[in-house]
Amino acid sequence: MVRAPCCDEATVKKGPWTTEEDEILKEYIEKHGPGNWRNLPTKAGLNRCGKSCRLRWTNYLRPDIKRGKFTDDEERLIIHLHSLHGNKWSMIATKLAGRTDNEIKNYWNTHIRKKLLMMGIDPVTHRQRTDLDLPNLITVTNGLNLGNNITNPFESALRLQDVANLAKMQLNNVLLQAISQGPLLANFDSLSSILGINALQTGLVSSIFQPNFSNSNVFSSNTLNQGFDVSYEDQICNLGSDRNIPCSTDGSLVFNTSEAPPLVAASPEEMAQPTVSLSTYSNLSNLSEASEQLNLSDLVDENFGWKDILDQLS
DNA sequence: AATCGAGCCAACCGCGGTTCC
DNA sequence: TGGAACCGCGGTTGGCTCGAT
Repeated sequence: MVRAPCCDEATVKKGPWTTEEDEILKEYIEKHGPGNWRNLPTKAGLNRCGKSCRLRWTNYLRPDIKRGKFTDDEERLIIHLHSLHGNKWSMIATKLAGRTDNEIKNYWNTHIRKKLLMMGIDPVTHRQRTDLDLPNLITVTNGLNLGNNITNPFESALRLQDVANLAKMQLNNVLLQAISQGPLLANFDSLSSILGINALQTGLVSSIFQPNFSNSNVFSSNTLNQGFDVSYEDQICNLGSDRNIPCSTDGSLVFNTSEAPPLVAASPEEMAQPTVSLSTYSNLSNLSEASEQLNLSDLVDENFGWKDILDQLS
């Protein structure tokens, strides 16, 4: 069955609404209510499609619509709700008073999505990505190092230390992936002692190599966040990722080794982005080179120990 | 001053679900 | 009960703005 067009496309007006049209529509709805949207244009004296009238009213003219920039709280809420409901914009909009689904959708696509990508978080799965965009990170880092004027607001928002920390986390992922794929099992003890400076890494390595590792090994956020200024807590709790990992009332994050932060590939949608796959960095000389390019030794604190790890693995 | 490109967002399109007759 | 009409949603488009060159 072919659906009949909702209005005569040849004669009906399209495009931006004029203030006169807005006034007519507003006045009519305030007086009579929307009723049947299809009949509304005729009754109101508008040469518009009913669908267009409905959209104009719900997205712009409705009196309860809030205007202006999204607040940080609203942004956090959107991220949280998106992690729960996905692209169900109308559902998300019901939780944000005065915001329309269209407005939220636009804000997500133009702001939040990019922000998450720059943080190495997949905006579809809300998880840390493993297919790293190190070249982009290098660009950002170098730009900041050179004191260039960064015009991208998100780049400028990323302080130098943040970039270093993001790099650290991403290198962590690369290392752990390399470890899990390589013939390094025999060296696990020495690796573990090296990685021991970082409970997160130890926990992950333990999970990788010891499937039966006790679930009762619980790390507190204080331990977990050693070496990270940008904490997983921030990523998981504050950014609203929903992984069923409990955040205790005092704000500390608790998860056990069987629930170590999952390392996930980018979702298919994000794979379309020009990123570099993990395999690019699977051999250690490339990884070392990437690390050198990032000038991490100048950026990160000495306790991180990534250089030791690389030396040991080489 | 002109041109170009990126970012943004209002508006449109097409589809699926629901309601009505 | 089934088909037509209607509504609402999510994805996409197109035009405007603004900064860079």
